[in-house]
Amino acid sequence: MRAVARAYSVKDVAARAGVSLGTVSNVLNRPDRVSPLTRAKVEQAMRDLGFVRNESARQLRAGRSRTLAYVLLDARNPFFTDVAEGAERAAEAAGLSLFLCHSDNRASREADYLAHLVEQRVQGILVTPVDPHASVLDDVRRNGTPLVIVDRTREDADFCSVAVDDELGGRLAVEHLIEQGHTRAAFIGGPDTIGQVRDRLEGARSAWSDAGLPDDQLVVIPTDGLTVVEGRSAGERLMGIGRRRRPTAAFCANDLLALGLLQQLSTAGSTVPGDLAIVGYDDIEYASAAAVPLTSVRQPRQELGRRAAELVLDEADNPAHVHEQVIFTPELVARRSTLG
Amino acid sequence: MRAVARAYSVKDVAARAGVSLGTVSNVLNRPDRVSPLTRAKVEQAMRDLGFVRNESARQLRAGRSRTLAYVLLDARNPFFTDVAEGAERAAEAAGLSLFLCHSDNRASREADYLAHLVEQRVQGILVTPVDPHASVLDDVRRNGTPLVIVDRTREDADFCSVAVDDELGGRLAVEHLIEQGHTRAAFIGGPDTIGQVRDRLEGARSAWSDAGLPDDQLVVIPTDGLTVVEGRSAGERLMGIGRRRRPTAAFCANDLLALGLLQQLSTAGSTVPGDLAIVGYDDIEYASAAAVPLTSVRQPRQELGRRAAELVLDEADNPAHVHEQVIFTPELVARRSTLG
DNA sequence: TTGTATGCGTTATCAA
DNA sequence: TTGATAACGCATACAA
Repeated sequence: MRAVARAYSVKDVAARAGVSLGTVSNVLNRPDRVSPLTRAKVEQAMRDLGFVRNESARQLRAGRSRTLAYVLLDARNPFFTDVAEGAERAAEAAGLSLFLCHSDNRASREADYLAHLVEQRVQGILVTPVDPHASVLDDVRRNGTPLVIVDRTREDADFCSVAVDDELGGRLAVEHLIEQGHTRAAFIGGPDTIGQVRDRLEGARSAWSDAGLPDDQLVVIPTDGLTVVEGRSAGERLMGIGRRRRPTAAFCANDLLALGLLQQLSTAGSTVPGDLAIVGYDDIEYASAAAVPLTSVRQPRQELGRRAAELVLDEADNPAHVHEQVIFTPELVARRSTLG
Repeated sequence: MRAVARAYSVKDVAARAGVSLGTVSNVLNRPDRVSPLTRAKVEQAMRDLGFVRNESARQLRAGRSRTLAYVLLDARNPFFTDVAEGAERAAEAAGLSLFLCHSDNRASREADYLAHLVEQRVQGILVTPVDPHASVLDDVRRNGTPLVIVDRTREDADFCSVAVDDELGGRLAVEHLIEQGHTRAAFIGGPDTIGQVRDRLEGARSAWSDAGLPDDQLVVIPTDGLTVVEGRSAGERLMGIGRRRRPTAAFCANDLLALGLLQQLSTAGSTVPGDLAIVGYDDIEYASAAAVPLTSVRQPRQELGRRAAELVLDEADNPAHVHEQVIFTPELVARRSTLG
């Protein structure tokens, strides 16, 4: 096995091919300017040596890199991986690579990644930040690296951002339940430190009162997180309410909660949507694959990633770039969990 | 807003602080050799300018980078994200960053990423390859970039690899079912182009015959993939078997299949484990959160990633490095789906 | 068509 | 303690 020697450079290739360094570079970058014969010699030498361009040197020379990065909150959440997939495709189309960085919801790790990416002079950064107002984001901007905020927004317009209208999503969910004839409903979700949760509840409430239904008939069942386990626990509390006063429908702040709720009901022998209609949020793969297929609010996830990548590239390439706050529209997908 | 100007360099800092470029470098790399006064001046200049080291230049100079990468098959699969988490922690401990690259099970995208990473001269690559025998892996090696194969193995010993003993996993699952008194069982999984599926079945079969049970009492129900939907379809076929001949237990090649199977049974009014005991594989988060908590075979996922990162770093740093094939031992987690 | 020389930003060596 | 200079590998402008 060969020792871990220094990799070969254009200089080595030139020496082996018996030409100058500049000619090798021409073969790489403007092959038409090189005679077929010398080109063949050079290409042979490259193969012999297993030559690979040194991207650091190229980048140093060029002043910019050929990579994008997406710093995401939670790699286990299908929402973010779908966003990443959309960004990946846009990057691929632009001839760039996309690296994923998993902050795992930790501000310090997010900061480490951002610092490293800025030092790398990546062409652009997409980030779903732990806190959209944290100064680390401004630091990135100050250092001249294009940055787009994904799935969060900021009041100021210092950054491009792409997000989904969560208030509208909440509205759609509740309007659907009202259409189905429900007049007592529950909102299940929390903690309300999460902006998305607040917005969805807000939308739910305004749809509710717009329909002329009394506020106290939309009860809020708070949870400590957006997980299956929390959903089950919320289900126990919900079904603990006396039948007369109990909601006939529930809108969950995400699908994991809805799946937990569904499990809890089926374990307890209740039926969906007979005893309780359920709407989730996110339309994750498991939503349609659930025992009772779940009505859910779908966000254009890949689209979100694609658009974010396009914006960051525009910021990188276009001197006349203007920051944009893109808001996508969610969509209700009705399935058996609300349709009898 | 400032124009997207060229970022500041040590030279700019030196000019602003009124010292030489070498002194700025000393402040960065050997601050003790600089007098407190000049150091303060230089640091002030850095702050004023918002100076950020250029990693490309450092790397060009140093000949090596400060990043690792993990090229993974499927970012949506919690197995891989847990492996990534383990690798991430090991990288963090070594002061490196870990970038995730999602090949999405496509050989061409995997090849693109590998090529890019080699050009970047990353310090090491972890990869769960589409095909562990593909020559792209050998190309990486030939170019001198340390590479460790994760969750796959190769017969030759040209690479380090970390994997889990899937044959043992299959054995553990079936031994558990036998202990519970089952004498008719099904193996659900496929396609058998996937090495893991073959190995798990192999282990299941040898445990079965070691127990003196007749081969034809372990039926194989093939699937086209390892998804919830496939699991439901397998469930229909399984329950279509006449009650006298029908298996009383099923071992699924992964948890998603098992969850689909579970759903199908509960929809059809059958009980678990009464009508059918179920063992899954992977022990994903949803396994314990299922309506009937799922018995499953757990793999030390984070451990896998941690060890892979350590191996790749050893290969990068240690001239006396010897390739290692690490095989981890899986573990059965018994829950209600098999325990009556 | 090919070769030579320069600079990208950093670090390190050596001289002052 | 500080400064001048060379080198990392590549791409390009320019000369031959």
